[in-house]
Amino acid sequence: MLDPALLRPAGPARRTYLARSLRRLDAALGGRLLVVRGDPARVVPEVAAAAGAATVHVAADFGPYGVRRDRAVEEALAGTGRTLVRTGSPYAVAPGRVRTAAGPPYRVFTPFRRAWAEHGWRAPAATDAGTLRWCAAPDGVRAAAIPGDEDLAADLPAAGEHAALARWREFLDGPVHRYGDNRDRPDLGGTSRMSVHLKFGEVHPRTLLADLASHRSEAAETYRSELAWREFYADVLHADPESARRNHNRAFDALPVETGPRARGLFAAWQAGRTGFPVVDAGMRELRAHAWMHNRVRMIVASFLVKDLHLPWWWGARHFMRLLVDGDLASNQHGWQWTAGSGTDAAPYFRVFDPVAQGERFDPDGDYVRRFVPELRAVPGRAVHRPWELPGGPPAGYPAPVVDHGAERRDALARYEVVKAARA
DNA sequence: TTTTGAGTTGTTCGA
DNA sequence: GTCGAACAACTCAAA
Repeated sequence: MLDPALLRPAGPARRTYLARSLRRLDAALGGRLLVVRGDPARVVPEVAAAAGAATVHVAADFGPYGVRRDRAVEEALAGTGRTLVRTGSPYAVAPGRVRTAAGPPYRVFTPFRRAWAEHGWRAPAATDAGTLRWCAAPDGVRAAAIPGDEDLAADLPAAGEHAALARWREFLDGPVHRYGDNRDRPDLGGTSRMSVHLKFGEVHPRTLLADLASHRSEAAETYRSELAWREFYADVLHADPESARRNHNRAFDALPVETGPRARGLFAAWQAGRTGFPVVDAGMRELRAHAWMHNRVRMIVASFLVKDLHLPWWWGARHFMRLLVDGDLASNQHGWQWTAGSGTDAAPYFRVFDPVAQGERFDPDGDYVRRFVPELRAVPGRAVHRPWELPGGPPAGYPAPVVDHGAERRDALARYEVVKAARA
């Protein structure tokens, strides 16, 4: 079911990845995958009628649009005497299930994670596609072709369940054991890279959790926590669908942000990876080159946009959603809101990332910066994080810092005082 | 109802 | 160079 309302905002990277993933799925099913396109509330009942089905099973979608769409499909099916059955969800524990003792959803991560882990889940049962009964594509249904690749500058990860599980095995064989230490190192590749596979449902979190059950290490616990973050944010977005596009903590509506011509110029420099702060620029260029960015660097560039450039977080969030191959509404919007301070369980306002210190700490030899910023490739070691201090000045073609971090940090703290005052 | 302990991801400053 | 405290007060969750 290709839904134009979802495909349009997905951006070329996710559309292309989806097409590749569907081609792999179709091949794995021996060419039996039926793809249709159109408004789900119209097309799903058509297919169900043509197939003579009494029920339609879907994985529940808990996003703001998904909830509305599934309700519309449900009503349309009911109009023809058929039932929509929500079978499972893309989460270990469906949003809305984990509740505080008093009833409302959690707003702090740590107690959520505890309750989430205690809630439990069943490991996925082994399925064998060979035992399923397949029906031929019903007559009268117009099958859509799986779209082709779009013109894309970014280099995408291999798509499909097989690729996802192969990468997961690779992660379990090595990187998982050092995950706690290496997950913050963009120069090292110590992350699982499961986000895109989770995003497109090529692997289920319960599969990952079941495989991790035999790992009792601190590192595996940290990885489980990352999966819990994904579920926490889905839960928070489900409870406050509006938070996809506005401050979850409404007090932050009072935060003064810049939106004028100068702000738009700085935003363009940030998007292009030309801020003059090497680790920020490397991240923004990694995003263009691979439609993906290392998690630590996502935080660094987000902090820079919000606290050094004083731009609205949703400008950055929208840019991420347009380019990221793993762009997930809940994780993306709430990750940004965490940085901005307006989200659930957000960073304390005085926590301002220093882009130079972050670069030196998490890319200590400068390898990550040199990989993505060719202008700095001749600069050896960690000196790459301070190009303005190089003897002979910064390399040709690399911009001077667009702002003075010390001054902008003080400015950011002053702006947060306004939020505090508004709350009082 | 009241109380209590705790809270992803940082930086700076002084000992 | 390393370490701990301060940053600032607030809200959450559970006892």
